[in-house]
Amino acid sequence: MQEFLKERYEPAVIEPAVQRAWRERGAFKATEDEGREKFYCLSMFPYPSGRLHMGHVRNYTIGDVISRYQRMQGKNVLQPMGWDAFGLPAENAAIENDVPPAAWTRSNIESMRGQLERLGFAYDWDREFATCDPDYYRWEQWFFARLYEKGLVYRDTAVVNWDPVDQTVLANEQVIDGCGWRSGAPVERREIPQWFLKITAYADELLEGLDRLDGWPEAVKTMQRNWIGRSEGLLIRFPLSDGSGNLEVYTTRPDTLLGATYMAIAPEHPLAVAAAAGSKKLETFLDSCRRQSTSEGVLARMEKRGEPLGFSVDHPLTGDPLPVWVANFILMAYGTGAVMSVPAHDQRDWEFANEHRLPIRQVVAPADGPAIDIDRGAFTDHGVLVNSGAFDGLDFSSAFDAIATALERQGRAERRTQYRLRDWLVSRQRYWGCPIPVLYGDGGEVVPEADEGLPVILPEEVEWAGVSSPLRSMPDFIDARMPTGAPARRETDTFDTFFESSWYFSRFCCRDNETAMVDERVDYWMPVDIYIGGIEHAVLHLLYARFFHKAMRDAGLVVSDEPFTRLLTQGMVCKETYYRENERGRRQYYNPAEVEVETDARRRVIAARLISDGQPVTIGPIEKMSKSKNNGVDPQGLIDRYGADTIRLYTMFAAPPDQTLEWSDTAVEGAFRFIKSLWRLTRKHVAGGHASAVFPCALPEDLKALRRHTHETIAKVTDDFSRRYKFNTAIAAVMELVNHIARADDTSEAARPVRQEGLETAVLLLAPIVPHVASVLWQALGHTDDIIEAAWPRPDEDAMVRDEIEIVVQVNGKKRAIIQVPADAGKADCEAAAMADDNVKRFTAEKTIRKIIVVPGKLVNVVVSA
RNA sequence: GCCCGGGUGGCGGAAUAGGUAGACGCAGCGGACUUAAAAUCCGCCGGCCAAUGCGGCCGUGCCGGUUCGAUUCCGGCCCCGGGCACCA
Repeated sequence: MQEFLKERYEPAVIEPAVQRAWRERGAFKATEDEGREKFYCLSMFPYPSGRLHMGHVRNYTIGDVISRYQRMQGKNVLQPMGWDAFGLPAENAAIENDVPPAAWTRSNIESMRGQLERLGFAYDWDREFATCDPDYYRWEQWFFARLYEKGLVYRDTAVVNWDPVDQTVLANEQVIDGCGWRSGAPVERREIPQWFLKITAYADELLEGLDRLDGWPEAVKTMQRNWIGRSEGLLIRFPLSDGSGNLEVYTTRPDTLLGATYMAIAPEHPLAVAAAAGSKKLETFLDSCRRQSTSEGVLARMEKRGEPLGFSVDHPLTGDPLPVWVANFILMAYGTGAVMSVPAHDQRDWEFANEHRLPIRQVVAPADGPAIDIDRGAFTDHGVLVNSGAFDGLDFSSAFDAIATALERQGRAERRTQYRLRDWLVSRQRYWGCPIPVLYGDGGEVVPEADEGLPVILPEEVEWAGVSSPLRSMPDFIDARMPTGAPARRETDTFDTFFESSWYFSRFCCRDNETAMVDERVDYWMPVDIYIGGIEHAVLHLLYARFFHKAMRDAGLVVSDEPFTRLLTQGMVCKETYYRENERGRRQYYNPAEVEVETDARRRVIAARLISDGQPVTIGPIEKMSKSKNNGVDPQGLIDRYGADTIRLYTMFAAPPDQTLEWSDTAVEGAFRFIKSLWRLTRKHVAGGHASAVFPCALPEDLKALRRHTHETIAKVTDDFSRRYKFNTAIAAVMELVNHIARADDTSEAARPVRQEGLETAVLLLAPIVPHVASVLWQALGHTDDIIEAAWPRPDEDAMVRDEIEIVVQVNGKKRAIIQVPADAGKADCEAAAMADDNVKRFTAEKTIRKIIVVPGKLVNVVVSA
């Protein structure tokens, strides 16, 4: 490899050569070995969109750095890679370019695999698979049947976005301002039968399990806790005033029951539908609700509207009639689809009541402090009851209890634990997904496909006549037989793609097994030691994967309770957006590469225009790089120009991994310069011939300082890699060391071994980040082994000993001096040295010293008063 | 709207357990080398005052609090980003 140490650093030459050597040796093939400590490092697998984007580069570089570091620590490392290959974009490509989704996807995989290889990631490619491989998805079909047997699968209706023109179901993403993205037609809500997985059966375990996930970021655990949303409340039945039945509501605030002044129910609630039958006005209102979005974010921001239904319920304690309203913001999918409205103590109810002149009745007052003015807004805190008759004076929990007990005695209520979490709707009315293995008999029987019938293979040769799934018009696929031999119709819906991504990490452990979903190898590798991926997956994917893993455990397939021991949520890679708006308000986004910006004298951006036509474009917000905002930066150009190591170094240096990274390609140049200077420095050093070992005792002070710096850098970088996961500061520390070596212009014989040690250290510490150049430099420094087999360096405590340290002296908290004291100086010595400083004397003269705070090794603060 | 996160020089960021704000790098400016360019090397680089190098005042989104001391902790607000169940 030393022949590569030419005068010029040429990544285009050395990187492919180093990669070839790794490939020929099978350097990253992982094998189960009970005698060695394993480390399973996993990055979220990509959707094969066609080209790698910066988010991928960042994600996979982080994973690769951790993998290579753990390998140098002596662990048996598994780092696999695969493809989350089903999904909507392939269908869009099929419609737009007349390419079958399968062919489009597989060709994308080919090119993206090439890009990943070019970046030098240490994957065990023998374990690669795509989720669209029947070898893979057959096992989730098989597992679906197991879940069905256990009663964890059921069929129910659910609302979808229906495009009346294209006659197809739309994803939320395909609904723009309430209209279909292709047809432009107003989207309708439509209820259709669909398949669900009972994730709510695991709600408690999913919630409690979070307490033991010490390696997960608090933010993610909090988001999951809130998403699961366990609450203790009361299910109350309000009798309809006409005696025809009850209206059921769930509340977490039974203490406010006496403040309920009206009821609100969802537009799909059977009582609302029934009431509308005789009323044109209600009919129109429900109709307008049918054109509402299915997305919660959209619903929560829309105008709150409602109509009285013309009937009432009786208050279970006072007997007062409470009018029942239908409101567009009540969701049928939450609880019972009905709420008791307490405008005095719920802000949304308060606003609704004011809008519609409904009574507001305060029943809770602050326990202490001033009275509140209910005309200015709802009082939503817990407090003591007022205006509640026998319950007056009770605090939240006593009132909860007393009111619950009173209603329970009447048989009007039950205490209930409820979750915000809803069951997982896994049906998708799409073609490019895993077929749901279910058969429908002529007599209405519904059965899962028998194991012998698996896999139910998705036909890959398809004609795209319209925009809806071609499976619906394929008799060869649809026509089937029940296990009894009777004719049957096959389900044409496919699984949500989160289904595939919920267990792929287990399959990586044993992907060649043709007779079982997983085998004993899964228990060697699992759980994943560190899982790296975007923060945008904090809830959905990571919650589904946890659920699926527990379901697999309960089916006896795996032993671990949780799939991911440690989670590193990578921040998004963001970039400014540029767009123009057409007459219809539709935005056309332009890639930043097609745009040039104008800056003022202070280099602030003031305007932007499209290069092709010179006309201005609107500068949008800085957002996550995405296809829809067309603000992606193609990494390929940078790889071609600077090589993989520079891109890897830059992405790791630009920000800590969990922080948003605002991409700027000018700074890449600096990373390239650093590698070049390390290259030159090593060449210059190596030209002087072989270096002998370091003799620590005989060193002059400046060389001792360089050695100390070398070992302090080892300690710092090791801590950054293993505990802090902060690669940017690790790189900065190595840069400082390299700068120190370069500036220590000592040509003496004693300096050579110290410099050798410093350079070897820098190269070893950088090896996980810039493995190609590190590999070449390592051999140039006289090693015959490959650096990927080298051991991570250990700091030498003796080399790090300091005789003197700097401490700060403050007067009244303001820095007034920096002084040198012996490393072992006691409080009194520090104090004396501080008071002897001229500037400190200046600020303490003629003042009264009230106290002196000494933090050993850090600072002295002299507190004085005039 | 709800849940989560973030806000520090012209820019990316550092300050790890409440103890020197601005490490490291980018951009910029000045200089060296060169016929020239590139590359490389050296110096400066938050604002203001002082200008003889010492040094001083202000400064971490805004307002307030706790503390000898707050970018860090607490309360309130503003702005930006992510998620909200059919994008992945």
